[in-house]
Amino acid sequence: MAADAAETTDAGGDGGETWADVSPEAARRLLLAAVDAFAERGFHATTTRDIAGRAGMSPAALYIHFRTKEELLYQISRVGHERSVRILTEASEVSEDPAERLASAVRTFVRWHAERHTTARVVQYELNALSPEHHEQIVELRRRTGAVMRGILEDGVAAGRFAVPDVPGTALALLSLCIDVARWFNPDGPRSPEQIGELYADLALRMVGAH
Amino acid sequence: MAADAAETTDAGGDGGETWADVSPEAARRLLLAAVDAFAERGFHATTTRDIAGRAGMSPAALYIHFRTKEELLYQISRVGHERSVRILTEASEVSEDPAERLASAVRTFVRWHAERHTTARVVQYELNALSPEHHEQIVELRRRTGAVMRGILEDGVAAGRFAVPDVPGTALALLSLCIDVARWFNPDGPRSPEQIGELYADLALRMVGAH
DNA sequence: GTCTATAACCAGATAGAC
DNA sequence: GTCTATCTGGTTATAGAC
Repeated sequence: MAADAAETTDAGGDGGETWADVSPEAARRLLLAAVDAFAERGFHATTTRDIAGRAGMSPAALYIHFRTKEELLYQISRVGHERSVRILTEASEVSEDPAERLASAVRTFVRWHAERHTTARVVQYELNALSPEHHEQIVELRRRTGAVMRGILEDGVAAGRFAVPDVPGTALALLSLCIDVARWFNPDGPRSPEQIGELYADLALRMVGAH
Repeated sequence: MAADAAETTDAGGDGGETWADVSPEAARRLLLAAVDAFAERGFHATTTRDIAGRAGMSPAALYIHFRTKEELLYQISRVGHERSVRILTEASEVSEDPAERLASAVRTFVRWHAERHTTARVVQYELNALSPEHHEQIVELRRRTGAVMRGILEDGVAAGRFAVPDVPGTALALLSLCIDVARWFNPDGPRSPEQIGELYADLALRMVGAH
């Protein structure tokens, strides 16, 4: 799965590669600072002064690059969701074998939510703070995520390789399992993102009765 | 003051049975109003005026019953977590059979998170807004939840009925799956809490390789 | 116990100098 | 583009009448 789309390749960590092609540099620093602050305190508890301070700027400088605090959240949410859909899609295209596709999708999606848990936390848990218009756009991206997962399961069932009585429900559960990693993952904990990815890929195969 | 209430039995719905024995009545109305407001907007975006207004009181009346807005969140969180631990524990004691115990625990825990998704959302997703002292108390209650789930899996493995390579990791995944229901559950959606409970109980049995 | 009124403070956002 | 200074409005919490 070569990543050559519009959004740059990524390395590990939460260092900010996601925003590598945002310019000018000040806007990038602000986005990075906002991700950290939103993840730590939540959108509403974060002040624009805090974001600007983390980026080494005055409160007013933020408004040169973003119209409002919500605009900052929207950019984070949009880029994060686009990345998330792309990661899941590409990971599900590694093979023709349904079990390999599912394992790859879950492993990769979980790894992303663990490695990028800071970004993922904002992306997955601060949606409600978006304006109605922005919220609707993000929900549309999420529908695509659900469709990808259902597609994998449907193909596995059609090929006689999965035993899944309720495809939409199981797809929901699988995505739910992956996404929730962002909530509880702790980089100082006993498990690495890779280990969690492997564990969850195995659990996913069991859930669909792969054989 | 308020809410030293032991816990009551519950009925269905999110109507407020959880707070049935909180007195005086004004404190109960405030707790109920706060749950709705926190679930809808999040703790930080909720104003004390909003809470008091929903309870049909003036902003100042809130401070007769609760020292601060955070105190209100703490009571909700504490009672919710105590209830949550108790529900999981009792559900896991229905039988001696590991598979029945796991299915009962997951079914019941999921149903609670769906039926009481409003309360559960606050209980599970607004922890960060608690003061450090209160946060620590709640984390301790959460550790007990984890211990209950691990106990079920260990017993199943010891009895030779479950095939679980990583008990703590799988326990984490199972709880994660249940808890995340509170995030996405929609009472107007196609699935009832009972249906989701059944689906998830089945998925849980598959995850542990029950036989 | 609840109300009205208000204190004390802090947020998001803007103006204008450099 | 960034800064300092400030505006405007909303926030938690309190005082004192009833």
